[in-house]
Amino acid sequence: MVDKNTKDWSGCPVRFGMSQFGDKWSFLIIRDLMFKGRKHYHDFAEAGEGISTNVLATRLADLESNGIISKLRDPLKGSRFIYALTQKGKELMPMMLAMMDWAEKYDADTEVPQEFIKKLRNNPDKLKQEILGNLPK
Amino acid sequence: MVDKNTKDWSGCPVRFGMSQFGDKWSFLIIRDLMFKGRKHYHDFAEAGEGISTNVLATRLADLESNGIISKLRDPLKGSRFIYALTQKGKELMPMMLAMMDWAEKYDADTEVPQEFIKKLRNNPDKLKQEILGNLPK
DNA sequence: AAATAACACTTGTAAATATAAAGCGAATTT
DNA sequence: AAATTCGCTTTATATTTACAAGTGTTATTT
Repeated sequence: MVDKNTKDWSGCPVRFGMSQFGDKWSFLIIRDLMFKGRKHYHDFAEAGEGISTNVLATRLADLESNGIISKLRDPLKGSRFIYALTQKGKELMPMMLAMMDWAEKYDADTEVPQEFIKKLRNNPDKLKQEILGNLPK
Repeated sequence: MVDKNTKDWSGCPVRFGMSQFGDKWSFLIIRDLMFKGRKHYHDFAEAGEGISTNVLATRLADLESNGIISKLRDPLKGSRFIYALTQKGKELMPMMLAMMDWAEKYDADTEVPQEFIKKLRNNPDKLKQEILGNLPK
């Protein structure tokens, strides 16, 4: 017997996560929406990591069909759309913050502002609320 | 200005995470090591998700070279190896637990034992220590 | 000691996915 | 009305992954 707490899950939560957002580009899009204030197609396309446009289009469509992001016409400019995290998407924040905490510890080059890290380690819930407050809607 | 807490990171922690374990198979291997008591090559190969052997070999090598897992001869059977999480790997647990918490909420089919979920939401640190205590070494 | 089996890969080939660049239609700007 | 912006979509090529079979090393059996 391995671990009485976990046993052998058939409907595995990690596998579910992977099926919903389990690739590099999805993570980076979620990061852009959650922490960088990006919301337009070209924001993601030109974010520096160099996603190709067809991959971006399919990732946005997948995230939308999984209910993690929403897509609405931009009222300020009808030729473009505004992408935003849904409630389901916003609730990925604890996972993202945990990843960032880990990365800051193990990557000497990770440039997370010290103030951010301090908040993250002292009072993560407060930080989470602050970031949520800055998100659209 | 978008968010004074995040600004524009060049050494992005999410990107770092993706470079270290940022694909579906790496997540599933980490899950197997962290929660399922798996430690041998064939455990991963036959875990049910159907990873092909060459991909498994390269993922194990990558995770090892990134310092997330270790690889040692099995003293009980010299023809095989024991894979285990390093300290760096074990510290991915908060991220994994956060993902599982989210998945349990949004996937009706996710079969995480209720006892596990209750512990996770009431006292995650205690749960974490329990799981750590069950891990090798 | 030799043959067999178990184990962890490695290789070859086909299929799927990613990248890069160009093209397209609708909406806006000029 | 013409030109431009925007969000894709398509196409061609490159890379990655999947699947099947094979290889080398280490146990185990005979």
